[in-house]
Amino acid sequence: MTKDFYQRVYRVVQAIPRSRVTSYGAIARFLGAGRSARLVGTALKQSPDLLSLPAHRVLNRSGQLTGRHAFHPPELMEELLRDEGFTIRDSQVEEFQTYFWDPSQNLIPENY
DNA sequence: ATGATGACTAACG
DNA sequence: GCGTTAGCCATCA
Repeated sequence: MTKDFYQRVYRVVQAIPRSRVTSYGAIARFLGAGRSARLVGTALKQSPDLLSLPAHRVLNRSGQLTGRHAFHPPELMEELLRDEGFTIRDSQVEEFQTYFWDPSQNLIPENY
């Protein structure tokens, strides 16, 4: 029954609503791998089809666009977020906490 | 096999 | 908030 971790990450990312953002750590905790935030980033980087996921909505714990280098061009991540209404300054989403979406408080664990 | 690396984070001072 | 340190673990060289 244990689904592949990467696939589970992709499913959670797909569930992030438009104009909301979350963090690597929040996803890891939701999946029961609280100390493996790095693995969430690795999973996204390994994604066979990055653009089919709202991967740009996953930021680090302080709202920084640490994954921008995996986009082509790197500025694309920022563009996608601006398109959703976010204001970005110094590679960081402003009011990160305001738009933070926690999988643990919005998704049902059994389904992921 | 082995050691380094990295879309990370929590703890401590 | 900042700098440092220490866990983390699949992937990469």
